[in-house]
Amino acid sequence: MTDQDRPGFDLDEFLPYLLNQAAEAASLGFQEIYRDRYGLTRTQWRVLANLGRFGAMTARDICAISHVEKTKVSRAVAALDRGGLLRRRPSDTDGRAEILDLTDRGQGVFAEIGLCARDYDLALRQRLGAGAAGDLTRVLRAIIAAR
Amino acid sequence: MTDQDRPGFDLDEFLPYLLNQAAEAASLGFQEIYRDRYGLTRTQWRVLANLGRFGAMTARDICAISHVEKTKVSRAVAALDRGGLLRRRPSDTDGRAEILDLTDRGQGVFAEIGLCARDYDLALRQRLGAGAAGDLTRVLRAIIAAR
DNA sequence: TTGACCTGGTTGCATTCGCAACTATAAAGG
DNA sequence: CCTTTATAGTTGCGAATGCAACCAGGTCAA
Repeated sequence: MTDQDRPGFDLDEFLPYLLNQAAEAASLGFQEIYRDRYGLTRTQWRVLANLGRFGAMTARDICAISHVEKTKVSRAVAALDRGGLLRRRPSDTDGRAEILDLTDRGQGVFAEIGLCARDYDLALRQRLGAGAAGDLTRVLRAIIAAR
Repeated sequence: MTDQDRPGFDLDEFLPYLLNQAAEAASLGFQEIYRDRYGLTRTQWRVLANLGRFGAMTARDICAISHVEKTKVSRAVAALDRGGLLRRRPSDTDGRAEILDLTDRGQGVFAEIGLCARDYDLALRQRLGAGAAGDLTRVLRAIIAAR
């Protein structure tokens, strides 16, 4: 492998590439918690986290908030339901929709993982420095909003 | 859905979550180029980009540089080979390893996608502002390095 | 009320992924 | 040499994904 310059664009400066690598790196350690300790997939954890954070809502709402495909959400909801972490209740204003909400057990799991998440996030922010972490948050939000 | 505060950690501030969403958002538009126009998967594009940027190397090197699982790289290499974008040549110093290098066609595809990538990246940086983009790059590198 | 269209959610199917097991070669130590 | 251990790369298999098709319930207008 030669590391001399080649013509063309520079991969190391390509933001989507850097973002993906950083996201992967940041998610890797944390994934072990929800996966190994609770048997959850990333999507399942996300659905759980959204319900835990924002309270009861429909699958459609979760899609809108988290920008996750509805079929992914659908299957994650089914899995969480099977696992007893979430309850589904028919909406009384829309016969198609279901109101999703965490069960007590779901709340418990969310609280436990949430504590780990807080620690994990804190450690990461400390490594980056408070200022950089704050700036990062702002820029990431801008990127997300621009989709 | 209620958006009142709930106890526990705040999902909106969780860096791995923000990073994943931002990475997804940033990759989405660009993905259409290598996927729809060239039939490449993300991993295939990454392998191609690394070979295009850094020149001939082994699959193992690509794994080390890009932090991608070796089985993913293996399959991407096989696909690129089938597509005639890449050549494999046995290493003369290690009977297990193969030296990978882009064919002329592979170079061409890399150059074409590279131009689009450059534009895409430039547009993204302009939206964020030059200063913010530079800081972002630095912080992302720090996160990636800390894995 | 009826018909045309829209929307929340699920399912089928082909593709991709992750992990473990495997093959073949290399390296190190006796 | 021969045995042991490590490494480059591939493959099998179950799980997760993406996309299109689908079902059932709304919406809106004539």
